[in-house]
Formats: sequence, structure tokens, C-alpha cells
Amino acid sequence: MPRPRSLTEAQIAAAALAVIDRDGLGGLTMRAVAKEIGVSTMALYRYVEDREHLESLVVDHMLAAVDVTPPAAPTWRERAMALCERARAAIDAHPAAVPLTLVHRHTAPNAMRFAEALLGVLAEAGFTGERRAIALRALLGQLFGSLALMRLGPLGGPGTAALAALPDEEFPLLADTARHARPITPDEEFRRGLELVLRGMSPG
Amino acid sequence: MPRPRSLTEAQIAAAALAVIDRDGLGGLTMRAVAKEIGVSTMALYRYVEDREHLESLVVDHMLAAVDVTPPAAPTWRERAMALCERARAAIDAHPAAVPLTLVHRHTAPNAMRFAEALLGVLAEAGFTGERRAIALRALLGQLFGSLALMRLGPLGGPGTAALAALPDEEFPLLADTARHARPITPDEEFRRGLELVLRGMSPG
DNA sequence: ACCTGAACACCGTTCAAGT
DNA sequence: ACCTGAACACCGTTCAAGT
Repeated sequence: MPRPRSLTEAQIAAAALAVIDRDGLGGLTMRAVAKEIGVSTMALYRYVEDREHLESLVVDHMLAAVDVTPPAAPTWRERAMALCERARAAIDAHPAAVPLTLVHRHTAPNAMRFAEALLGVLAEAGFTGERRAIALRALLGQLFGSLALMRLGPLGGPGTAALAALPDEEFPLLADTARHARPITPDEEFRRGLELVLRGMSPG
Repeated sequence: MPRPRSLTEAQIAAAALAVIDRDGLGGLTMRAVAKEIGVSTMALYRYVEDREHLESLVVDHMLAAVDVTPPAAPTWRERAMALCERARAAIDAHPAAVPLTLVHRHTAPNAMRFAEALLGVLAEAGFTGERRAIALRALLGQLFGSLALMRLGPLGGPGTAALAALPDEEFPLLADTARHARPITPDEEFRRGLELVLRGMSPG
């Protein structure tokens, strides 16, 4: 009599994410995830190929939380922005996991689901062919790049404060820019950066 | 009689980069770097705090190769583009090391040197205050985000080819877009993405 | 001061054994 | 079939000892 599988991929991904949220990315080990679920380390290998696969499950699980129904907004730029903000919210809910999204973005089915939705907005706006491909990549680049930058230190954070205290002789512009950047919130930074990209894009 | 230091940071960084280029990021270990130099593993700890510090040296070493003298081009957008293309060339010369640049960008002095140069172009173009801060971050986000995306698979690569073969019913736009993206070279992808960002920016 | 090798506490993963 | 614990080949880093 075959024993039924006792774990699901979602369960494993959720446990891994809990470990990351609690102990950081450095705390993510096969042993830790197994313990979190309450199973032997080797039991995990019944469900995932290796550690890479486990990480991929985590990324897919995070992106599963992104609602990809077409946003109702008057302009295509606002609709694209709304989609990207949903993705940012879902990813930023687990800041320590951000680096994983950059490495495993291509193996997660839910990443494709998101890309398809974003392409829907672009297609409706009149983007076709190569132009649409470039537009998608630029948006994804800004989305993930901006998330990575903000995880290292948002404009309004301590890193920027340190830059503001830099010797004016060597980095005058960096110091001055850092001082002006102090009051910018991560939300604002994300929005305004993406707005630049969207403003530079046109379907024709 | 105190023995003189036998290693330099540049030498260590170069050895680490050689290891990465040869064996990938997974091959980067303290033991491998020490062996590459021809010294005991523990000798490295005379020069670097820990593995994190070693990685930071690698990133700084890669960015040291970026020429930050102001490019001579008619428009500020072309000058900004030229600077970013120099950075891309330096980083892309070591594709396996790209993920490190995302994690250690903030601790590398040469990253600040590059940011200062880019701010020089923006300042000359009339960007000031918050606007300049946002513009810098958007450019850096696109630069690093785009590099990360291209490392996973350029638009013209096998990943895109796989997407093009996707079932049309589930991902019609993704499949179609992937087909049109096939002939786009990494160079073109990088340039055109960054152009979108630059086009969307204005100093006033 | 600088360098070394052994040792410690991990890690991912293989393997043989249990139900 | 599914799960387990011991074992293997690593890893970063501490420490005591050598010159």
C-alpha cells in the first residue's frame, strides 16, 4: 500500500519563506526548512530536486500573491504602473527574499503569468513586435533593479545619510544629492523611477 | 623584524575574479582563492575581514575598470548613455560575477566614483535636488536590473526561444513577443532599454 | 608581524535501511 | 512509496603554533 504524499509544494515554499522572514536568506537551509515543517531533512528531497529548486518554489510562491487581473485605470501607463506596484508589494513583503527573485525569475510559472498580464496592457496600448519586447524588458529591469537597490538601502535610509556626510571635495554631487534624497519614501522612489520608464515608452 | 605584507587587495580581487570566470560563482571559496594565489587559506584573513569583504573587493575591482571621464557627446542623454555602456562593458566582461554587483554595489568606492560621474552629466543637464536623486536611482536600477535580466537569459537567447514555443492558449502574448525578440542582441537590448529611461527624464 | 595546519561547526547531498 | 539517520565531501572561520 503506497503511502500518500504528506507535503505540498505550497507548504514547502511557505515554510521556506517563513524561515527567510525570520532568519534572513543566510538562514535558509534544507535542515531549517525541514525542521520548520517538522519532517526529516531528507524528506524534502522527495519533493524538490535540490536547493535551487526549493528557492525557485519560494519565488513562485511569492509571485502567486500578485493579482494579475487587468487594472481599471484611464491610461495604459497607469494600468502598467498598477500591475508593477502589485508585484512590488508582493515581493517587498519579504525583503530578505528579494535577491532570490532576481536569480529565479525565469523558472517561476507565476513570473510568466505576470509578464503575460503586463504584455496585455502594452498590447492594448498598441505596442507590437520588437518594440513590445523591449518595453517589457525595460519595465521588468526597472522593477527588479529598483527592488534590489532599495533592499540595499532606500534613498531615505541610513546609507543615503552616510553618503550625505561624504567629503564634499571628493564626491560633491553625491553628497548634495544624498541630502536632497533624505525625505523620499521607498514607495515614492519606486513610483517615480518607474514613471520615468513609462514616460519614455510609446507604442508608435 | 616585521615581515612585509605579501599580498595587495588588487591581487586578491584579481585572483577571486579569475576563479569566478573559470569555475562560476559557486566555485568562489576562500580555499580556491588562496590556492589561486598560492598561499594558505588562512593567509587571506590577514587581508579581508570575511567572505563578504572578499566579494566586495571583487565588485570594486570590476568597477575600477570603468573610465569615468566625462564623455564627449552632443547631448546629455548620449553622455549618460556612454557612461552606462562603459559600466556595462566592465561588468559584462565577467558575467558570472553580475549577481555580486547587485549585493555589494553600496560598499564599493568605485561604485561611488561612477555615481558621481553620472551625477555630473545630470547636473550639467540641469537636474537638481530630488529630481536628480530619482533620475540617478532610475538609471542605476535599469543598469543593474537589465544586467541581471540579461545574465539569466538575453532576449535573443535560448530562454526566449523556449518562451516562443509556449502554448499559445495560456501565454499568447508572451509566445508572440518572444518570437519577435529573437533577433535582438544583448547590446541592442541594453541600449534600447536605457534609452526609454533617458527619454522619460527631463531636468525641468 | 605574518603565515600555517589542524580543528570546529556548519552545509548540501548520497546511501542503505526502515515501514 | 515514502521517510529516516548516518555518513561524505565540502564550506567559512577559530585557534594555537610556527618563523
